[in-house]
Amino acid sequence: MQSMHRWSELFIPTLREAPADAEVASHKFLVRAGYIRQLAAGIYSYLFLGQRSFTKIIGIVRQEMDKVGQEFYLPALHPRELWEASGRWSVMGDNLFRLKDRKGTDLCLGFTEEEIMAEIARKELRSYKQLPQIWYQIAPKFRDEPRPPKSGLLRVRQFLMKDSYSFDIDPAGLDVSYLKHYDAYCRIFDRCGLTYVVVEAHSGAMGGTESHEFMVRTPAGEDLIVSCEKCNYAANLEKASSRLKPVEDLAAAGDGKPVEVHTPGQKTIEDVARYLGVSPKNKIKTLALIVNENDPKTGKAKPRPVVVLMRGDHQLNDAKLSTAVAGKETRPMQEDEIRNLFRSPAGFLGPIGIDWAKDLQDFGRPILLVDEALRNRKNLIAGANKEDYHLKNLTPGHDFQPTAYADLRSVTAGESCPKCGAPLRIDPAVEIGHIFKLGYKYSAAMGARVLDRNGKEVTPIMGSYGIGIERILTAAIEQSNDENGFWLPPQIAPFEIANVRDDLVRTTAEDIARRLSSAGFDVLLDDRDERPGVKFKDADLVGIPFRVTVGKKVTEGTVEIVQRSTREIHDASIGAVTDYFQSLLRPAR
RNA sequence: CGGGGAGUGGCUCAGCCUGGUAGAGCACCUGGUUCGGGACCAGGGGGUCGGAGGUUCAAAUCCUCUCUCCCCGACCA
Repeated sequence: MQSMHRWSELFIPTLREAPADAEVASHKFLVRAGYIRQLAAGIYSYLFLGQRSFTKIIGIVRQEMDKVGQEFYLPALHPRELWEASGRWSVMGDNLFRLKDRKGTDLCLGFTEEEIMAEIARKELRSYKQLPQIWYQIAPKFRDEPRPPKSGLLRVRQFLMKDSYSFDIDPAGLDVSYLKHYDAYCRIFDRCGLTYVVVEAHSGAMGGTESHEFMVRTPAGEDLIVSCEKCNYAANLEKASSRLKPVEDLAAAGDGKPVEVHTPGQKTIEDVARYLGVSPKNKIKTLALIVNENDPKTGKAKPRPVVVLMRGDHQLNDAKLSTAVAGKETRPMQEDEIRNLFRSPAGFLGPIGIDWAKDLQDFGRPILLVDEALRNRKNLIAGANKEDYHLKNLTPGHDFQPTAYADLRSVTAGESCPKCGAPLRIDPAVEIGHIFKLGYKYSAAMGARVLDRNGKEVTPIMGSYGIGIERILTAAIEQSNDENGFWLPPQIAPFEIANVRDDLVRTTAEDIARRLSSAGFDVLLDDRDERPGVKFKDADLVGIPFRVTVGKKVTEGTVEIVQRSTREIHDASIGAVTDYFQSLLRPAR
């Protein structure tokens, strides 16, 4: 793509002011620098500079992916049948963009492409000799998620994704394909100049086992990642665990049997703990939820109450809860539902006095999930399911029987690393890549089968792997900006060098730009008839990492080379400019 | 889905409360001066005030409905 472009002939609509609705740096600067324009909520047009940067990012992704897989290009328009086969037509709900053709046939826009890839595998793959396969594409994805689009390109409804899918004969093969992706992703993000963290991730509602996310720490991020100050432990908050300091249990009161205490008007954990003079750590937090299950008899969705017990000072983690109930959808109970089902006012809920053995009205049998942090605890305090009363002396396993113990709580900053015990930190981050051991879900659903070496029919095992193309650019901007604009790593910048020319020395600037471009650099020559101040401001704004200023010093045979990130100025003789960039940007290997 | 905010020229916004000929800065066009950090002077073009309906002699302004965009929440019982 090396070439010299003249700014005066290009469409680079820079703005002095950011749009009023932009909040994060990358959004403001992408618009101000003329990279993108909004078309509708979460839908953006990519203009010349933006598209040029994406082309470079995609080039890097493609180069590295070609080392491990084969590039396809799949349709964005999918027939309903394929999504019915995997069950995702209904599971995805409104997240899918759906449409009908003129005959009334249902279609949806590609969300990811497991179904399509698995369908190809079903039709074409016959033998273990054809495995492993890794197929990838770089194509638009469409999502209409409940969380509305925001933050410019960080969360949108149409975006570019590199998605790949692996097919292996057995889990050991999947491990290899997974590792290949892990390594390829590291190379891609390294080459894109990003500082990133690889974290263990929640494997999601779709089953599957191992999963890692590639995250870039930034306050603009919507995910929270937990990482150890000392060792290499890092995980998404949805998955992270920690070591807890032991808690001293209360001494049994009276004969040790559950006993009611009067707690008039004390509804919150804090209130009750203060009122009784104990720590919230000795109190049980009782949460009532509803999970929608399918009744095997009727085939209809049947709601089932789920009661969750946590240590009083702990927070329920939705993702962990979702795993604990096998990925089914949950929602908090309404106050009147609590009153109805448990005969208890909200605020005085507890595990005692609920009949765990039978259906509650139209709902199924209740489930009692207890967080691991309550295992082996004793003499705890919980609501008595009675207005203004709590119970003391409650010991899990003795006074009530959990349906199951599970890890349900969110880690908080400062807790101890599960590997080494050092303090954990929590940071917001943007997810730029995700790799996933899918298992057999899609290959089985689509009916893919191959013969193994014994002539036996087996279902190939799949992995799926995604990279958000736009997020690479936004993460890079979030990492490198100041009040005047941003600077990109040269590998993904629309141009590597901006050449600002003074009108008096027009020919010198043209000459330098021409020499740089024929040496293989992407050069943007600012030949506009503008005052120097305007050109400098624009050069600072638009993300180009280096600037050559041809000005007064030309009389001494010198030009300025400015590094945008540091503002460092280096005077170079006119003849040495090309060599300078050669050694800086194209060092011999 | 719930709550809040906002739609006035390409951009940022004022005007609305208290109805009476639609404004500013930036951007754009012409001419001139200027030229190393978003110049200055003079002249000029550009707006169905998101849309529909209503009240009124008269609506950007008041009322009703609607569309769009932004933010927060989807939780601690």
